[in-house]
Amino acid sequence: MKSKIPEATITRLGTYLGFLSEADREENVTISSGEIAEKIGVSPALVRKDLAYFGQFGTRGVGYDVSLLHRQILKILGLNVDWNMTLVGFGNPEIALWLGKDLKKHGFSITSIFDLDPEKIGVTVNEVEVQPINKLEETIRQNGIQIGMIAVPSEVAQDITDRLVKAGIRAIVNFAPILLHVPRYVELHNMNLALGLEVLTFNICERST
Amino acid sequence: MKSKIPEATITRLGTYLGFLSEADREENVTISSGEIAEKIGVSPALVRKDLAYFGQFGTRGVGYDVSLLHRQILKILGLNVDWNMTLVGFGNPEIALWLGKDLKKHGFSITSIFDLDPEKIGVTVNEVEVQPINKLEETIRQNGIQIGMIAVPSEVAQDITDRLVKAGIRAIVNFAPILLHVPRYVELHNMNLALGLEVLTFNICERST
DNA sequence: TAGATTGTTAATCGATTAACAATC
DNA sequence: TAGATTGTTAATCGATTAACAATC
Repeated sequence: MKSKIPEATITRLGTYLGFLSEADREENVTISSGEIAEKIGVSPALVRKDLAYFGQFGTRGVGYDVSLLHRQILKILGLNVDWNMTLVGFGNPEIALWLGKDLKKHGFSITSIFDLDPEKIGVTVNEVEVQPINKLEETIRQNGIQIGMIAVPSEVAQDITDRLVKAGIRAIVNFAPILLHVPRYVELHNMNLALGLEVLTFNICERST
Repeated sequence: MKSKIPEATITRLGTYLGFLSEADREENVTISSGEIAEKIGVSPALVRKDLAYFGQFGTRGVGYDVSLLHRQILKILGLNVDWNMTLVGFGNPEIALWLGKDLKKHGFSITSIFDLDPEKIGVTVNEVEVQPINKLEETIRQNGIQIGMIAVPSEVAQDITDRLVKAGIRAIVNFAPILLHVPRYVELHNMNLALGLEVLTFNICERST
């Protein structure tokens, strides 16, 4: 039984990664927890603690090997392999295209796209053909797809979510502007802008008073 | 000196809000902390605690008035007023359009758009004309805009961020796939998909072992 | 009144920080 | 060796939960 790793640690690992790939490009050889901490805005002890959950990556008196640590964190986060995703909802082809390009750079590929509108079926983007929604389960199962993106109208978003979950998807990225309900074993990531702005507006108001 | 409110509380308030507007539409009159808690997946005590930071909104033995609580939370989060936003980067007009529509429903308006490309200047979307980037500071100051969205290429994203900060912006939504550095008094919200997927992939890997 | 549910305090749990021995 | 920095333990801090008096 391994000790539980805080989700905050995983999120931070992701930000360390961003900084490390920068440092890696600049050909820095080693880096200390203090340097990482300063850039990210956390304490050095926290950086060391976060890393310590996964092993001993550094050298006392020296620091961490940038390139090695970079690769280690990629591996920890499961980003050293390619991930196939499915996109449900092709209402805005431009967005799908933009999304695909952005994701590709980080090792994620949209390998299937579905839509409810018969008019959209057969359209091809980045060599992926839009399929009718009734092929959803079959495609997910056959290709072992683990991450699904939901970009359908709010009214049908929960329905589609349920179908994805039943078909065995492990994580869902939700672009629809509503709260989705998923079983505990399915990861949900909300990508709706409006639903994230309340922290900003609250803090703006708070600091003005 | 008021007691510090955890950021997690603010985030949850946002999710309560989603559920409350649903319940409000379904014409429920009252709702208990237990009902909210169950839907959201937290403990009833936590719901009450979150609300208690801001006052006493409920009635013992009865619960909370759905419509009243709904309005109260909107007000707490600063969502009872309209917010003007600026968008820097018009690389993908379709996305700007989609974004604008989505935001409008929640009381956010994109009232100015900027781009570095001379070809884009003058194009109009939703009655907003794309302006040259050198008008950035002037427009922000004159209109007292507090939230900026960054959708420029990564290479110039930090530059634009610095300009927005200097011009007095209070919060930044970052669509560029890099980590931005902002002073502590500026709120940063990352809307980059790839930078958020590591929590999903980590958990998928974790649970498979 | 009896049952229900809030608001709040005290107890628990978990995450961050401080400190330092280990060691390059 | 002396200086630097990790890995890790113990102390602190903060957030969540349990419990219950107040009260509708």
